[in-house]
Amino acid sequence: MSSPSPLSDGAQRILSTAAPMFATKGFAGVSINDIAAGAGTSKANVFHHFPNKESLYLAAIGSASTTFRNELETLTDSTAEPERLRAIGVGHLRCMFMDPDATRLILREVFAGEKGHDRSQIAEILHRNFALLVGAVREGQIGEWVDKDADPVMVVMTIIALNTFLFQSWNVLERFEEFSEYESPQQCLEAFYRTLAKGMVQA
Amino acid sequence: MSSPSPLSDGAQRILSTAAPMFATKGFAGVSINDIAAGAGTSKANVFHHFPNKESLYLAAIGSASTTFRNELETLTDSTAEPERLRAIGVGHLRCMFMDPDATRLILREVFAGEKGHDRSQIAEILHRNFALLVGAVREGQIGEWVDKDADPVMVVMTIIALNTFLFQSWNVLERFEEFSEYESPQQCLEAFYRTLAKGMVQA
DNA sequence: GTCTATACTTTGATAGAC
DNA sequence: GTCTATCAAAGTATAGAC
Repeated sequence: MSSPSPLSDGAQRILSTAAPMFATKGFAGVSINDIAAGAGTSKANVFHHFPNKESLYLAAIGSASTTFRNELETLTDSTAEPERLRAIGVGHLRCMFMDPDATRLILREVFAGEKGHDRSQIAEILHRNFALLVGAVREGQIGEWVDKDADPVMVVMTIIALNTFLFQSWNVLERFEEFSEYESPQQCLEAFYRTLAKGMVQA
Repeated sequence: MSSPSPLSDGAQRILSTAAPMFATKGFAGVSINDIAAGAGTSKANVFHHFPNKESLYLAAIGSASTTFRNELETLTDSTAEPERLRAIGVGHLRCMFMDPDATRLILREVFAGEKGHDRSQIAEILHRNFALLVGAVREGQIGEWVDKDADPVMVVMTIIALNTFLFQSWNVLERFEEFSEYESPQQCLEAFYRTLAKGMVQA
């Protein structure tokens, strides 16, 4: 979307080093020094490949976006089956954990970010993924594995909200006694879909 | 929990200034200079009241925790009613938006934070709130406004996950065409509970 | 409790040799 | 493409007067 230039070898190594750092410590939390040291090069060389710190950060965001989208797209075409809603939710969570740094970088920006810029750009990227899932759920209503009266938008929102929450908060949830029976966020998600299938609200 | 000293007047003003700054820009994103300027005082005075930057940050976290907990406790005692589950969810979201900076500070730490410290402390605080809601939902199963077969833990997790997601991501969601009909996260949440009541999965 | 002044460190960024 | 050397600015923190 931004730069058609395929990025040189050294630049790619710097970017790969910077991305997880930005993901965990944020823009202001990482110095060019840290990045250069991590990449085994010098500050000056970082500035040779990227005009300034912010453009390096944006490059990391962009890279994370395409990574995540590519992973998610493998999810759309799988065959129809019962329990398909559960499969979509589980697949989406798998995508998040497949490249945690990419996911963290995106979520960091969604949260409101320490940077004010480009809110619309990130909204556009996320919306493509969102629309993709909404389409799948709409098919589900035709295929009759999603309730006809349910709002597909709300269903997808629930899936993403839950996965995001599990991704972000599992390190806290796993300390709760109520979650001691679950070994992973994935196991916990399965328990969620069991309860969802039974219905939460008394009919 | 930390300091029994009631905090002097100037210290309180510094803390009140620092909290929203940390909430939006993170630990590394805010300088003592910014805080001093915002509080209308000098850098040196900040260091007079707090031994270093980190202890000021911790004080902000602690303050945010008690603020949020106090707000949430007003939610527990309300009378039984039908649609009580929805009322709890809506009330919880209201708590989050009542003091957004406090909420943001907590969520920032949950996320994994830029600081490695005190994960257990924040887990303990959050667990009190979590257990509070689980108890309420258990009562709901006796009162028959929650399905007898539903796992109360999963129900509460869903409530919190959705509210957290709405709080964090509304600034992005509101740009999606699918959400144009909702004026606020609260309105959107109502739509969620309508779909939840109907059931999402085809029986 | 609050200030001015200052010490010391780290940061983002540049210049120029190789 | 990569390095060393360097700069100006901003950062955390301290000393000492009021």
